[in-house]
Amino acid sequence: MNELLYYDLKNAAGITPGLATQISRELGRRIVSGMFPERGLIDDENKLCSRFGVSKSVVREAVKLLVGKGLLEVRRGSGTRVRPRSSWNLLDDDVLAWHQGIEPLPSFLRQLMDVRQMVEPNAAGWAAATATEEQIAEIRSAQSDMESAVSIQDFVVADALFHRSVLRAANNELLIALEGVIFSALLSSIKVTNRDPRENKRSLPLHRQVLEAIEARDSTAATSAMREHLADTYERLATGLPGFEKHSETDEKPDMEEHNA
Amino acid sequence: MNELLYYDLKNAAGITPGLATQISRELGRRIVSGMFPERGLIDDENKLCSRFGVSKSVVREAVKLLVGKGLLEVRRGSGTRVRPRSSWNLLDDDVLAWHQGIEPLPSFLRQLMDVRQMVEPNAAGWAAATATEEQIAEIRSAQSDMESAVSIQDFVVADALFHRSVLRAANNELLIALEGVIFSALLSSIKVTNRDPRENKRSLPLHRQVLEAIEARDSTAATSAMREHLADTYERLATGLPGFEKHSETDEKPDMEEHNA
DNA sequence: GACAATCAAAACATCAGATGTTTTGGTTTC
DNA sequence: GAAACCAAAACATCTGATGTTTTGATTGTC
Repeated sequence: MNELLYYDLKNAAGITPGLATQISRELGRRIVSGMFPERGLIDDENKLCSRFGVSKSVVREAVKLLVGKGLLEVRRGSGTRVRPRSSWNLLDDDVLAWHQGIEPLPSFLRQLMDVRQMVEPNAAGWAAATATEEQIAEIRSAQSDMESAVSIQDFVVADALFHRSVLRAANNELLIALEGVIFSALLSSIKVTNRDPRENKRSLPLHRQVLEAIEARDSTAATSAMREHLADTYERLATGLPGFEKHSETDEKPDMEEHNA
Repeated sequence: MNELLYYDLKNAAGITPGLATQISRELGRRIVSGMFPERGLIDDENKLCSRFGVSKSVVREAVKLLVGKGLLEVRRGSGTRVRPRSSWNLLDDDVLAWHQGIEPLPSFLRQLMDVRQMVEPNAAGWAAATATEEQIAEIRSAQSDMESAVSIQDFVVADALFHRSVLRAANNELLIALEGVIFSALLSSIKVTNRDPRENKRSLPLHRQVLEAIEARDSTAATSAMREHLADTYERLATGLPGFEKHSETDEKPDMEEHNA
């Protein structure tokens, strides 16, 4: 149940959500888990009211939240139906969080990793070029937390904060919206590869390299250090998770160069 | 008023939105345009009701839509306030659309272009590797529409559909959520550079190269063709729009290599 | 029997008003 | 001056009524 951890990473504030939010989460989890057939109708408002024991306004609000995330489509007179997965707003924080509730799908995790490999080396390069001293200090602090972490959970959290602080240091407002992809990929990955705490420590030198390159304001080095780190993660996933690798293309181990160079 | 064009590109269906959606758009436009001070309170529910002449349920729904996009924060007892721009969900389609209503900010357009340069070369490479024949046909069709377009608007629409079809052909569910960035950048760019129809035609050979590389299943060529195309666009924006270029770094023309190679 | 017009039921949209809960800030009290 | 208290403001939830749209069955005609 890493969903809670995901919310922790995003919110910071431990506020109690209203009824509508609670119910939209419950419904959202079920939809993401594939409990409803694509394009199938869900219960009508009255049924949902009695099922969850809340009033119509609350149900309507919950449904509207899911409409906003592309999971539902509501047509007056006809009913409310589940939209096909291709219409989901997969970058939405809640949608990503709800994916944490189910067994990680190898193909989805690969797509997450592909996006990370696309985004993070660039972000590291831009961070080296534009980060403020304050932002670099934040990266340094996260890196230090990784070094001193003892439990796996502490390590993952520090890892996530490291990558988030690099992303933020790139000083591109749009990039920040992609931090959920990183969290989601990290939390899913941990289930696959990092059951052994000693395995974690293997990535420490690579993180250190990224930090040092950014401190040295060396864009090129930061980019390739981050790329190397992610390639390592990618490789560990490929060996630990059947079905992770690309289905098409050559049979040999995929060469990262073809993605970015 | 490219906002409508943006919605055209996204929706396809010309459905009439409900009252709540209409009001959330009205409020959203005002917030994005900077009409409200950051962290300032907006009118309470009753005031909004009388101002827009709708019932409380509608206003509440509209506000909740904006909360979902990160533009508003509502605290019971206290009121509803505008969140700082750094909390906005800038990848949201509506938020991007509302940016079309205002004069394009050079720095924001540059961030959009940076993301395009990060995303699209990779997408083109993946498309060359994994696209189905059907997907390639879609790209070809969009390219052909660009060749035959006469009005500027037709050209921009075909251009947008070209890039969208490449993005989709990459067969990564998460990438699709980024098509709004491309649309937004394209529609803003056109205001800056492409007032002269003959200027448009300049990008045709570059699009053709991308298409040909994908048809030839040549990932590397597709990646660099797309990168070259975007570098050309970037350059035209830099000469046509004061304040577009990065503030930091060296004074010479930015070298794409540092971003992706 | 096929087709078209009609109608009724289902389901969402909107409105109106009542009541509960939380926050905020002023007031009182010691 | 600080802590306790209280009341107003503002959002949260519930309830029930009425309007609109969609869907599908009924019905009537040819």
